[in-house]
Amino acid sequence: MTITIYDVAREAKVSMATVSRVVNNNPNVKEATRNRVKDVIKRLKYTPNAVARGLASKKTTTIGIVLPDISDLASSESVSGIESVANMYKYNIILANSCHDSEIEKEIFNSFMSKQVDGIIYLGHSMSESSKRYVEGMNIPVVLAGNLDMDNKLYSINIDYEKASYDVTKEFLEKKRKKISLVISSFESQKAQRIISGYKKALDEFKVDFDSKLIIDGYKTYKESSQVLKKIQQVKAEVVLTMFDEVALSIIHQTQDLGIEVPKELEIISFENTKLLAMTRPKISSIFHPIFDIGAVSMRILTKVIDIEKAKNKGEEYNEEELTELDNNGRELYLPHRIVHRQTTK
Amino acid sequence: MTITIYDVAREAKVSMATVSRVVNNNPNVKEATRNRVKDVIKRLKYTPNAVARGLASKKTTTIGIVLPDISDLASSESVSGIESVANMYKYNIILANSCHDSEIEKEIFNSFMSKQVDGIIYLGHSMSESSKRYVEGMNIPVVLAGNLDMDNKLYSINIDYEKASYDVTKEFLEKKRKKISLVISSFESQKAQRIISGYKKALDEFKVDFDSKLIIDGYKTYKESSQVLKKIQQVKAEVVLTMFDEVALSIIHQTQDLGIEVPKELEIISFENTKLLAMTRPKISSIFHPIFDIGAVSMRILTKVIDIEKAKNKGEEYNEEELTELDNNGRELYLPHRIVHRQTTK
DNA sequence: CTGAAAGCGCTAACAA
DNA sequence: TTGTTAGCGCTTTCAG
Repeated sequence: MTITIYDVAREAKVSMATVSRVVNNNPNVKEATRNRVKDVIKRLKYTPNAVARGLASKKTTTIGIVLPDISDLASSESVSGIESVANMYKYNIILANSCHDSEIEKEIFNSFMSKQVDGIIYLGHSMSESSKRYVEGMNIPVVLAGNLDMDNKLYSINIDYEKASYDVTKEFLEKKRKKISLVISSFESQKAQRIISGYKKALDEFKVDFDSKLIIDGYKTYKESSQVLKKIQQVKAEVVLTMFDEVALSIIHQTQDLGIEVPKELEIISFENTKLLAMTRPKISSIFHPIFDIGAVSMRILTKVIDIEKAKNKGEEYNEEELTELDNNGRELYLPHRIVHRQTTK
Repeated sequence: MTITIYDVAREAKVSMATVSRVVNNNPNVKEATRNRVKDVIKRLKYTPNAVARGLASKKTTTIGIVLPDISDLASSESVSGIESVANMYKYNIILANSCHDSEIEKEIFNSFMSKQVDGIIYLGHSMSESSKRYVEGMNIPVVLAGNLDMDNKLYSINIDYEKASYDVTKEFLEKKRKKISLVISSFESQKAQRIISGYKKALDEFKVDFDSKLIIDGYKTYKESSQVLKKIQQVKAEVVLTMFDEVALSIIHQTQDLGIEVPKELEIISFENTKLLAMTRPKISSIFHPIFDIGAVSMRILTKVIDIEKAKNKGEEYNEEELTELDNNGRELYLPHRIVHRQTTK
């Protein structure tokens, strides 16, 4: 019924070991033999069974992606980046939504382990402590994409949120804006923390007192944000820096409803940079950074980590140099960002 | 190092067969034994190896999703739906972007076959002829989500595009609009064909001549659409029906730039119904239909088809009745739609 | 350069 | 109700 390596071996009059070598591009096969085998493979339309291969070799060429919600625009752009390099390296991707639930997250990790994925990319918010311990116990390479590990034990790919936040805050301070509001989603998330930290740094530098009322927490989606502008007005902000594009968009719509002029009366700039930004009127200014690339680079790094771990386990020598592009104990990689003024900033 | 079924068997003083039975909830195990085994499993933190299981049982509890582009809003919403029911049924999801390329598509199918997925969900445009033959040769259950099979051999989940198009066209004709334009993406795609067909049907009914100039082809994304309004103006359309939300949004922005009043001078209604529609000003009218559910239902149907095929292969009797919700030779399922007027139609 | 053979961890008859 | 055993299809030493 199904063609196996054994059928190919028989037809090509070689052992299955040789067929295996041909399939895996092992150089120790005579050219003539190789061609003979290849012909048979083509004739029989043989496709190696990846499951059997995974069982025998303990490598599945599959990586797992955990993320809160695939239908989130930023997430799916990152996944697209992951997919594109996964494809180059012949890896498959298995995807699971954690729905922001750390119990589900744990189940996902379990399922990934049972499926014997070669590595995991964790997208989205910061991982819960329990999930982290769980993952560390699994001995599977993990890369965080677009989120940080406080303890700096896991690899992570991001932009330098602190620097970005510092840069943008500084720029507004230089333009004599004093009331700069930050609309973020989760106070405890590492990402938000770094953004606040960069913001404070700039404030310090300009000897402006930090006012915690300017930090508006708890807004992430368009829907949730229908009342943010009120809060912004309450604190009399001149500039608002949003962590998420949908929030920025919502604020803009609210200004339109209330007849507030943007950017004249209120300037808005977003941190997230999804393709949504290009689809609004006015066009929203942003901290430009490549969400797609964060995914792509994460996947590239992951393949390296997988290779290194494999070498380690075999006791082979391996090239730590491979990962020299990573900073901060060799765990973090920052992609470049820049401030892009569109129509919501002066 | 890794805990196997054998370790559990030894510790629990049973055979691995019994452990296997416990793990698979086979009822033929004495309660006492079952508990003993379960205790050992917990104590040893045993997790079954899904790869080995897949090899032995030829069931991987993994399904593959092929789609043109995961970062497309509609796609990711459908994937979200698939994921949510896949999760309920304990299936994992492998994802791959076809990038609209039928060569890549073929590679993906190959890779899915090699990974021994239990089924495939095909998202997006209609499958190329060659891909279809390929898939049919693979003997893996396939469900189309949000796209159609001309030959009606593959299962597919959609809304009734023809009816929806008919409904909306009719409604405008009743309101005495004559010039109704259709902005679609691909002339040959089944979906576009059905939309056109419903449109024509309504026209016929109202004895309005079909004018092919009113069908504007080749627009799908926001970016691509920056010149559509010109075309719409050239044909002097009063109403424009778009296949994709991004196009509708682009048209609206263009009307704003040109000072054309919507819906007074031009009415716009979109077919796609992504969450983008809720994030615009004015809010775009649409053929409301549940993209998420199309994914969810596809997955549900797929599990049934998988079960039926399995039963067939075993020569067991099976319940075709399971699929009675499907129409049209038992292959198609239509989800309900309705017309929702927001702010871009009168 | 090639082959033989021992698994990888599990399921599924078949026996008992 | 439980155990024995033969694979699933492939990789990977180890010999030769």
